[in-house]
Amino acid sequence: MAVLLPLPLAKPYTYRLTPEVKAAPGDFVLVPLGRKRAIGVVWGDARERISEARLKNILARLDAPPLPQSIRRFIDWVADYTLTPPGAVLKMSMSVPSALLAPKAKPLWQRGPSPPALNMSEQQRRVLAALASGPASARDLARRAVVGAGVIRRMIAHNLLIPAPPKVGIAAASLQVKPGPQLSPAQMLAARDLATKVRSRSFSATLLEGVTGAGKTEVYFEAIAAALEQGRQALVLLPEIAMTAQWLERFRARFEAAPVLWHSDLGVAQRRQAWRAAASGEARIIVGARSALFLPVNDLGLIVVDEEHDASYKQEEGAIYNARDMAIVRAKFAACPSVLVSATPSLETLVNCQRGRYARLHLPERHGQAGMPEIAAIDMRQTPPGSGRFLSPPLIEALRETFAAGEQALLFLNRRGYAPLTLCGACGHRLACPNCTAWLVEHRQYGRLLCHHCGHYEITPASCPKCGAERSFRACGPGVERLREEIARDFPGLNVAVLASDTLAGPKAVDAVIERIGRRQIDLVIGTQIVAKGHHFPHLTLVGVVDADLGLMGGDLRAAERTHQMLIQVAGRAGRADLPGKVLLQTYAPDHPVIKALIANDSQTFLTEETKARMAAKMPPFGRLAALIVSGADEGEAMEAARHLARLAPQSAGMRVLGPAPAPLYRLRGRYRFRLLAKAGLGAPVQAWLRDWLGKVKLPRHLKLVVDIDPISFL
DNA sequence: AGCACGCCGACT
DNA sequence: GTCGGCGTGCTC
Repeated sequence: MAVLLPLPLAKPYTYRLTPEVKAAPGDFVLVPLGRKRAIGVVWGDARERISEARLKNILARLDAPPLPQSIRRFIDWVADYTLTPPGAVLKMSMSVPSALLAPKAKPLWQRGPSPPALNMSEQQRRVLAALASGPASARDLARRAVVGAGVIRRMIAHNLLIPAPPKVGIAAASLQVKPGPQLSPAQMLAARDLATKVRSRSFSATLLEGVTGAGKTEVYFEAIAAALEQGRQALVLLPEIAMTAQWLERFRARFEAAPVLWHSDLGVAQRRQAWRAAASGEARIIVGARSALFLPVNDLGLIVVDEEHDASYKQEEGAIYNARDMAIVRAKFAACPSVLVSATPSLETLVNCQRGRYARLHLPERHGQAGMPEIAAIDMRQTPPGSGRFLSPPLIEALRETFAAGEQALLFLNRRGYAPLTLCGACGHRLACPNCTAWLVEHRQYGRLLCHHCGHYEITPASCPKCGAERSFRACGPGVERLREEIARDFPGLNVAVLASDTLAGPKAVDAVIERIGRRQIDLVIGTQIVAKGHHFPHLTLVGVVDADLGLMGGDLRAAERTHQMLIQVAGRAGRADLPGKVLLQTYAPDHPVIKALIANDSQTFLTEETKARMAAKMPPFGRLAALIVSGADEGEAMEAARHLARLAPQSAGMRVLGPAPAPLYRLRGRYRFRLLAKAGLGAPVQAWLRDWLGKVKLPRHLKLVVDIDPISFL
C-alpha cells in the first residue's frame, strides 16, 4: 500500500498490508518510520516495488474518519501546482496529531433531568452547585466541589449527572436555523441563485459583490442554510482579523449557535475538537482562516471566501499558496459551489467573471443606506502640516468640527509603533535590524525597538550605539503612537483608542475596544489596517487617511490595486443613513489615478485602466508568474547559486526568466535573498518547466530555494 | 520534519 | 584523550 506521510517527502512510501490490519485508501494508519512511528494516510495501491528487506508492515488503522478521495486528490493537486512535496500539503490537513491518537476528550457532565432528591447528601449538593458555571468534566467537578471521585461516580450512576454535549462544535440536531431576515428584492434574487447552485450539488464559482452594508453576508447565509438543508457541511473562509464578534453576532442571529472556529489562536484541545468535528461531520458550519481550507470536511456543500481580495489569503511560508484560488479548486473536487465575496473584488476575480469562468452577482446599495461617503483629498503641498507634525490644518479643523458635533472620528495609518525610522541626530546613524534589511521601529509603549519582519527586539538604548551621543535620537515619519501624541497636544482630554495588532492582545481585546467605540466611550480611533476589516461604526462620521500615498510607491504592480481596495474599505467604516460619513485623504499626489478614482467615486475607470496596463505588460491575470527565491546566510554563496540557477534556466520560447535581483527584503532573518522571476503566457505549463529546470540544480542544504507560484508582489 | 552519522574545536 | 558543534543524508 502507498502511504503518504505528513513530511516533506517527494512521494508516498510503500508498506505491507497484513491480514490483521484492515486499511483502505483514505484511512489513517500507524506505520514504522526509521526507529520511530508515524501517522500517515493510505494513498492507494503500491506504486513501486520496494525490496522485501526494506518493506515494513502497516501497524494499525486509526479510529478516525478516513480522508475522502476528493480531499486526497485536492492535496495531490495543490502539491503539484505549488511544487510542494505532497506530504507537506497533507500535513496541513493533519495539523493535530493528538486528534488521531488520543482518545476523545474527557466527557462533560451536566445536571440530570430527575428532580433533586430530598435525601441528597451535602457533598452531592455541592457538586450540583459547582455546575452553576456550566457543564464540567468529572475531575473538575470533584475539585471544585471538594468531593471525592466516588461521589461523582455515584451521581452519574443515579442519573443525577448526565453527559453534556461538547462545548465546541454543533451537533447536527441542535443547529437551529432561524427564519431568515427580511431581504431586499436584490438580496432575495442573489440568495435564490446561490441556493439553487447549492441544491444542484455541482461545482460553480460565483462572485458576490456589493458595497459595505449592501447585505452580502445575509445573502451567503442563505446559501449556507441551503447547504444545511441538504445535510451537507459549509466552510466559510475569512481573513484572520475579520473573524470578529460582530461577524459572529450576525451568524448567531441567523443560526442560533456558534460555528466551529478554526484559527491560529486555538489551543491544542480546541484544535483537536474542531478537527474531529469537521471530519466526523458533526461540525455543520466551519469558519476559519485560510488554513481551514485543508480541514478534512467530508461532506462539503459550499465554500464561501469572504473578503476575497484580501492579501492575507496568500500563505507566504512553508507551502506557498493562495487560499482564495485553492478554494475554487477544493470546490471543484468536492463538486460543490464556491462563492467569492467582496466589496472590492480583486482584478483576477473580475477578469475571471469577464471570461465567463465565474458568475457574478451584484448587490446594489440598500435603500436608505449610507451611500459611499464623500471623499476629498487634502493636498499636502498646499496645506502642509506644522513642522514635526503629520496632520494638516484642514484635517485638524475637520476633527475639531466632528468632536464639537459629538461624533466620532478615525485616523487611519498603516504604520505600527512611534515612527518608521529612528536616527541619531548627532551622527546620522539609523537604527536597523541586525538580521533584516529593515529599520527598527520604536515602540515607546514598551520602550523597545522592534523589527517588524523577524522577532528581533531590543531595549531602546539611552545613547547612540554608533557615536555615543546621549538623547540624540530623532523619529522620522509618523506611526500610530506618534499620532496619538500629536492629537493629545491638540485635543487634550480626548478619549483616544489606538488599534494596532501589537497594542491589542488577541481578538478578544479588539472586540472589547470595538464595543467601547460602539458605546461612544471613544472619540477618536487611531488604527492600522486592523480597523479596515469587518467593523462598522455608526457614530463615526469622519475618516482621515493620514498617508494615502503609503503603499503607492515602490513600483509593485499590485500596489495601486491594493491601496485602492484598502482605502475603499477604510472609507466604508463610517457613517449611516442619517449621518453620512466624510473621508479626507492626505496626499502629496492628488493626481495619482488611485486618489482620483476615490474622489470621483469611480472604481470602474480605475479598474479598466489597471486591467489595460496588466494586459499590455502580460502580467497576471494575463500572464503567469513564478518567483524563485534563493537564500543563504552567506551573501556571496547565495548570489552565486542564484546566478547558477539563472544560467540553467530552460531556453523555452514561452518562458522568460528575469534576474537574479536582490529580493524585496534583501536580508531577512539573517539570510540574504535573491529572486528570479519566471514569466510565461497564460496557458504555459509553468510547473512542468520549473520541475524540469529545478531538477537540474542541486543546491547545498544550507541554501534554500523557495518557489512561489503566482506571487502576490512582483517588484 | 526528526534523527543518526560523521568529522573538526575546547575541556575534565 | 573525550564531548559536542551542525553539515549531510535517509526514512518504505
